[in-house]
Amino acid sequence: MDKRPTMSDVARLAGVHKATASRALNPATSGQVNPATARRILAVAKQLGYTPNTTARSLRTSRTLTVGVLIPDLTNPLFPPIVRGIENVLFPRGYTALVANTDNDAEREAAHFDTLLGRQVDGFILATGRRTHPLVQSAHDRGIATVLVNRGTDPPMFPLVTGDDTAGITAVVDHLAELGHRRIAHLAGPVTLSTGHARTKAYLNAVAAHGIPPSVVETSTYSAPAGFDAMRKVLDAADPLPTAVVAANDLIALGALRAIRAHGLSCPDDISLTGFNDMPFLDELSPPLTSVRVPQYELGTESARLLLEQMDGGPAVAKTLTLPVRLVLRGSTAPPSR
Amino acid sequence: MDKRPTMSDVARLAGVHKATASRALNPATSGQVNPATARRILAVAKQLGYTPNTTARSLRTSRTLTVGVLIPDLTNPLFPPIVRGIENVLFPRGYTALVANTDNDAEREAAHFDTLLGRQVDGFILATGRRTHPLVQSAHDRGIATVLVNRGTDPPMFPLVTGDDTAGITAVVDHLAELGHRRIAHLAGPVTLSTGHARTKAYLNAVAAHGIPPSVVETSTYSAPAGFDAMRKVLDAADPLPTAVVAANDLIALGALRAIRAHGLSCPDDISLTGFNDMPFLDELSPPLTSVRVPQYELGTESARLLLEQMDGGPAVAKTLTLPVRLVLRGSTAPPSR
DNA sequence: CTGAAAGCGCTTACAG
DNA sequence: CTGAAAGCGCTTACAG
Repeated sequence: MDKRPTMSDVARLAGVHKATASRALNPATSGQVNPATARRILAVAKQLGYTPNTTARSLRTSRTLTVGVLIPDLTNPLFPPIVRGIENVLFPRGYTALVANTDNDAEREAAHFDTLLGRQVDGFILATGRRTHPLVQSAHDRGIATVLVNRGTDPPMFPLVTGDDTAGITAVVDHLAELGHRRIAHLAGPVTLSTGHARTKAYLNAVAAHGIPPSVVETSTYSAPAGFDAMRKVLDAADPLPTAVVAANDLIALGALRAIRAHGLSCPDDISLTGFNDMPFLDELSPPLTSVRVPQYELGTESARLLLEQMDGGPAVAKTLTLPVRLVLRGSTAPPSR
Repeated sequence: MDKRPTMSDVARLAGVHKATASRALNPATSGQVNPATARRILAVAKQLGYTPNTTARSLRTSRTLTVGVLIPDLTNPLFPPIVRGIENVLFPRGYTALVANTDNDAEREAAHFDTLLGRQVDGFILATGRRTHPLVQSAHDRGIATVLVNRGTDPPMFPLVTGDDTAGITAVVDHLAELGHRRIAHLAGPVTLSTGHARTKAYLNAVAAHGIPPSVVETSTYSAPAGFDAMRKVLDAADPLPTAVVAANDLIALGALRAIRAHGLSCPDDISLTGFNDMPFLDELSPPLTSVRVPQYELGTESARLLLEQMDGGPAVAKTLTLPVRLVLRGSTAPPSR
């Protein structure tokens, strides 16, 4: 394990001062250097296998070209495409994304946040928003460039990039009403999350518009087990049973599907079911799940773009960028049989 | 955006030299400091909201406490649990994982590798192995602590943590043979990957042991579209058709399932089908897919542990840690009808 | 166009 | 137990 060559090594071998080597090696300043000298320096650098030490540069410039990305749960298929979108915009600009999983745990999240602060990240992209969120407040107090993706805070403090929750849920309810459903229940996401809140509100407005009585069961997390539990509550309590169920996301819908089967009922014959996000392979389910396609990758790219604006010195306006969603009809929704 | 407080600020306010502040703030050296003084320094640090600048520390200690993690495709459900396993072992030890997506693209991968080298990572965990892999060679030449996960190189140069490909495929073929299948095809993963290679070899040995003639179609990538194409080739060429198909992973199996349907056939009535990895929600497919469960999370934790050993000064022995797998029987496999 | 110098924020051997 | 000093590998205003 040889010691890695430094800029001084390159300079010495090229017979120049390290300041000159620095200028030659940095594309932004290489114009200041005599072309022949620059070429010689580049050649030596290549020969030595020199890579600039980003750590030293960061210390000097007080910019690390890193961005902290906090994700609640990477195994939720919603998030990997967002991460890729973020990375694909950030990387060509020289930034490295420091992705951390919080497991939906406030303590882990705070620990990661502090670590990333210590690592002097130039900005944050937070997918872990809760409507009231101490970390977002903290980032705001410190004046750190930040963008929220998917989940926002109330009141908004930073730019937010999100799918159109309201339009998506409204389209779902309209579709079910059109099929003839008059008893439509909602398995809500956690109301502590802006998405859970927004989708519930949209559901309430949409059923009201159709003169349908509301029926909401809140889940504890966006997960299949939570969906299973919530659906069981619906099946145990409701009389008569709903003929359609609007789940706040696909994972909840998958859990609900299991509960419906466990209860001896079938989808869509007894109960129509819808999800949200349109995660991969819903097509292959039995039945294929009607869902709302959210442009996940674009959620990532747009949030990265907004963060770049801020890191380039733009103001942190708490604007909301809402991306369009699309209802994807599949076999899990059908006219009611009762 | 106030300037963040430095150790000198803390020292000044506490009335000590910054060296003393440094000792007090570092748990490993705080024993060298008068307890009362240390307490005062800690209090000032807290009051100022001081967080040590990891960048500066790294420059001084020439350890960044970062690990580069190269993942071929984060949207392949195999990888997120691995990443979480890695993170959950590394984070408590003070390490931050720098996760990068390579999109199965050698150029992107090299670019990320160089960036991570520039960021002075203390080690690498590579899930992007190909059997011959310039980056792995490069890491080896530079003497950088490295562990391969899931995919190895030939010859081995670093520790590898992998699921038991051979046992998994053998169990699959044995199961199909037991059901009475005598025409069993294999949709192989890319042979440039150790997993594709190992699974194909296991398939060939297993069918030979049952006196079944081999039939292999190689896919270009571990993806559903590639599985679709490969299965189409089988359906177009083979006469008679196989009664069972062993796919090299779940995504390939999903693609194959689509091709089988598109061809007017049904699974498992006409063709039994198996996957590998046991990604989430295979239970909910129609039919539920028989697969081989790989302990993905443990693949991550074990590889992180092996990396920590190396970074703590242990040798980079090219040992292979093989984790046990388990055949999970579901509805996609049944006795042959013909 | 190039060099000499200062300094980013830490840590750590060396004195005392 | 504490301080003074050097130095990690860069960048950049300042001279020339």
